[in-house]
Amino acid sequence: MEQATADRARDGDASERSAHGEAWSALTRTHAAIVQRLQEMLSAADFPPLPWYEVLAAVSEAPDERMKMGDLAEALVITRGGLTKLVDRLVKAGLLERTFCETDRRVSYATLTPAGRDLLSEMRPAVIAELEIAFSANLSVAQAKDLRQTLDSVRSSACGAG
Amino acid sequence: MEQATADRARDGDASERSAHGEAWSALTRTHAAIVQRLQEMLSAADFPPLPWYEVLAAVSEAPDERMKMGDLAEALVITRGGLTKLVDRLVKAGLLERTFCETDRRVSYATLTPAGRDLLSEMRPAVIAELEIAFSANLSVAQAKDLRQTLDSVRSSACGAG
DNA sequence: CAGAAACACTTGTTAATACAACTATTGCTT
DNA sequence: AAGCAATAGTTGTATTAACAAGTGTTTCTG
Repeated sequence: MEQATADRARDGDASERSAHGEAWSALTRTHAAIVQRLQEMLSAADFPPLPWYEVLAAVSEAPDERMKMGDLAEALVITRGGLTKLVDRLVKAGLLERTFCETDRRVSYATLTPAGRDLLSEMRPAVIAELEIAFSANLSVAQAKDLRQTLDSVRSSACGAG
Repeated sequence: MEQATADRARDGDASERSAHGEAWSALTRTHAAIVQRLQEMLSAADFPPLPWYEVLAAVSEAPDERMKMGDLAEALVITRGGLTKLVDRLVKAGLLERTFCETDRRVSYATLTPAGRDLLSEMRPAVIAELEIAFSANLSVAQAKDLRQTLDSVRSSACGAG
């Protein structure tokens, strides 16, 4: 399947490159542009960096505002080792605390502290506003939902078996 | 402007969270999933890491297979300082060489070497195949073009003025 | 109920990245 | 033309992340 496009894509023909390659290129650039925009906004507002927000947001949406380290690493798509040190920094800042599981002493939870909850409630509107600006300028709600669905279907095939 | 959507987004209503927030979440996760997949493939095939491919691919598409450092940094959405050291590594590996501009002695070009061109021609099919797998499984060519168009419109509003 | 295998997380080392200061060249202003 | 701001790239420092090995816990197996 897609033999024709694959053949056409093999040589460096930039004029009619594979539609999927074009989509990937647009995906990376758009992602980078929005990340950059968010980081600039957070830095200008004297907020912690974007990864901190992502951690806080993920934990806050979990039951009891706590999340297993492994699940959190998977949700953020980063390594476990990286998450350990990222959470270390958030704990040192008083935004998270580590709690432990009674039934399985291997697991540790990253749990939101009141300070973390407060900070998140300050950051969230700023982040959401920035996203609304970036998205809603050229995208209707229906288009955004369609985009989300399309991306999720791509992710499912990228994550699972090839 | 955008008062209604901003108001709706301000409180952290998770049940009917902003469609744009959902789209952003899907965008980050899909991007991360595909990057991870590509990196695993490259590592397994004993190829250089993904940033090297992105540099080679960008330079190869430029006229005369060379690109100004500043333009290259902008295309890859990384800092100038970071690009300097990234190109250093590629030069040391013999894949790029630095050439200079006659008319403006400030600018330096990253120029593809024959070895870089050869390596790129080996890597490109592998990367494209991986992308085809990830995308074409659940996406028609028409859908991919639509996705690209949607992402580009988002990027234009994210990059330009808010 | 030992002992090995699997699991969840942490730590230690190494490489990559960002950020800010620096050098060199060009263009603008008067 | 002299001086100053702007531009293009590099370098130096410190933060961040990745990869692999290590620790403690649980589960499976004979």
